[in-house]
Amino acid sequence: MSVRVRFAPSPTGNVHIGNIRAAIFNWLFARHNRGRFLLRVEDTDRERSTPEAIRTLLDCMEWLGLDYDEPPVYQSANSIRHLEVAEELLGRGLAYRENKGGGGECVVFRMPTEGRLGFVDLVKGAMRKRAGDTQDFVIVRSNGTPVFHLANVVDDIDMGITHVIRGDDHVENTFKHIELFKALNAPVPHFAHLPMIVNNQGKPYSKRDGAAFVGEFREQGYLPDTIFNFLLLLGWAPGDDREVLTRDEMIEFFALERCKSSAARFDVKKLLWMNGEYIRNKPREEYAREFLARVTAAGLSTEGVDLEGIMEQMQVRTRFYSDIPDNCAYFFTDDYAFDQKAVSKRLLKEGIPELLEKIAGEYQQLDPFTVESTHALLEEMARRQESGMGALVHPVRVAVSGSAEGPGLFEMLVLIGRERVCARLQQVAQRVRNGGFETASAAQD
RNA sequence: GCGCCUAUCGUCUAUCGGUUAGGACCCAAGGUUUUCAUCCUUGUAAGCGGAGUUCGACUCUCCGUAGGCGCGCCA
Repeated sequence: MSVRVRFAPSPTGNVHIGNIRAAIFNWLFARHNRGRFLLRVEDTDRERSTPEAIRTLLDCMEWLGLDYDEPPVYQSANSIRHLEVAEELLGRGLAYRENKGGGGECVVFRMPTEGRLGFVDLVKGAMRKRAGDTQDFVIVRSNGTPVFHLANVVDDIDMGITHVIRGDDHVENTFKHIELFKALNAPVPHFAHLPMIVNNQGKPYSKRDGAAFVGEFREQGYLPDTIFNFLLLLGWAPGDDREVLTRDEMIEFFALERCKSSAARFDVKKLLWMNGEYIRNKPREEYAREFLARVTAAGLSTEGVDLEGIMEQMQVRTRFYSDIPDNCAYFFTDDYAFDQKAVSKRLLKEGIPELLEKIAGEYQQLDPFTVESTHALLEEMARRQESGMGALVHPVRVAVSGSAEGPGLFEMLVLIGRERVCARLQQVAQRVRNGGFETASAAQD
């Protein structure tokens, strides 16, 4: 029988990482087994299940590449069917009506009281429990609406689900659900329960611990590949030392048997590293697409610059695409920001204006203006004035880029271009002399 | 309280009775007297405690301990 799995979230407007991880594992399991991955929107809570919430859910799935093989099933559309099943159960004496506390009659499903309940969880192994430890439970509310357990099981039956892969918090429900499957003479699917994602204190990871929703990571600039890969590694490992995997590798090696059954901590440091890893390893064309989009969106003109050269320098230094405009605006505009700390440390010193002007003068004459020649010139200068290279390199860097960080200085100079470099050196020299940087910092304080 | 589950470096993990317990993140040092980043090299760091089974247990069993989950007319 071919594999059919489903992701069954209730749309609330946010998609929690623990939740989407269940989707990822389901998706991988389906793809690995050449089965079908289905989406069922459990939208029976009409208050929270707004069209926007559903849209958000669908967006997240698309962003992560979690494509489903059949049109989404909306649980709210099946209420009548759920109720019919409840009637059937009632008729066969497997459920009964009860009136607890005056709210009218609800329908309660009868759990066995004798013997043992149990199932083999594909990740946790044998699960056992005495019958009687699990109480009868409500399947239809006194207001006539079906309860989760009923709806969930009936829909799984109707959708032909063969494997239920979900969060650890559903383990106890499984004992109930299995009895429901049996009562309805339906084949009992296999179950697999995924460990929880926890925070530094070992508590369930929530909004309080930082970004907890897929949308938040997306906004912060994380790549879908990063999130997908990272979440997969929380509770699963291929068995060898690989960690950064392609989607195809994940599909090929995924196995529920390799899932851990203990909770995993969410380590943002590693996530950050992984994002940089993915960006660095992107083909240049793809990086270029993102780079260009961000730069132009920031209102920067790329006219007349060596884009390819700049990107070569920047790709290895990019942790988030969203950082790009701030990190390299100075390549595109003369109106770049100055890092106050760098300015104080490197420019607000005795003799700096003179030094910058001198270098500007020399660079103006230099022919050709290359990485080698600009480098050699400063080396020569350093030798003559018997100072270290640092005394020249740092002020120049801060003057032309406003920052203490960035590509190698001489690569940077060539990319900015001789004219701009010289003009900037002159301008900054003037501004330092006029106290322009000091007032700027004073104004900020 | 009752039930179920879990337990390897700080973190994510490998190991499926015999290993110098491996890798990755983080941190530290070096390559690197122009920064940042990358890259490379090296280093620090682990089997929760106690019994038992066994020639031999991280691995199997039991008892503790700690943590998680569940015990809704929520999903």
